Amino acid sequence: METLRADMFDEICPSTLLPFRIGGDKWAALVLVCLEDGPRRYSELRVPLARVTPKVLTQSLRTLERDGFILRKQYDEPVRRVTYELTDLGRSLLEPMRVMCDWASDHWDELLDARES
Amino acid sequence: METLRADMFDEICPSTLLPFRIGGDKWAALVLVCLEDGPRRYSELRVPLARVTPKVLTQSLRTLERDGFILRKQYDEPVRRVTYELTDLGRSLLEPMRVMCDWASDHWDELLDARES
DNA sequence: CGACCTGGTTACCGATCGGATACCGTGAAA
DNA sequence: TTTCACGGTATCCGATCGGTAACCAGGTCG
Repeated sequence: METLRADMFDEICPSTLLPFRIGGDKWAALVLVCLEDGPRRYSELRVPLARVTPKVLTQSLRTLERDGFILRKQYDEPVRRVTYELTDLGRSLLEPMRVMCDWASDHWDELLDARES
Repeated sequence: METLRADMFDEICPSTLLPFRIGGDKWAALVLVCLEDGPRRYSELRVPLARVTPKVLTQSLRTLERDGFILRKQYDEPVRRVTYELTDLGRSLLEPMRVMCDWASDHWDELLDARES
């Protein structure tokens, strides 16, 4: 899913030009993409999502959890460890998202033109 | 496009449960759907979008126009007449939207379950 | 002991969003 | 002359959103 990642994490377009949003929340789509390849810890998510402050990231995660897209797992280990992973529902969302992203890259120039004028 | 229309105009879900938005604006997707079958006048749009106040509808229309999804046409006729219609870009968005809506109806129960608990 | 890592929380802030309500100018119709 | 349809505007409001900055408790490491 190279193009999806490339487009969505682009500085120019942190979901601002991309004309759709998942879950109504600015970063939700990117969080889902970050979880594509398996569970991730909170601190691991903060790396690709460096522009997102902890508060806002937590908010997104809580909402995505509430809506059944991701699952939060807390481990009873000496070191505190929390991971987030996609549920089946969340994973199923990746396909429609890819369709949207494909559409966006197909019409990228038109989107830019419209915005500039 | 029956299911799309049925789902999106449902009172239960004025884009609140549906986990995506076009253009970041609450009503944009519904406006696009309303223009699916050809140009519509402002007053014609207000019928299906009765819950949207004129101010907010105008806002949505302006944004959609700015972003190149719809075209506003003002006619030089004695009676004031304005129509809105999809551009090619706007029309091309209907396909990805349908994919999202299909996804939503496939997972409707799961979405509801997650929200309730 | 002190510093650091982890996974957050808290308080505050300004901007934006959506909605409610009222109003308006033009032209046609009665 | 009043009234109506049309396509909006103007004003105000409360809620939410995203962001900044600071802080924090528990555990580990040196």
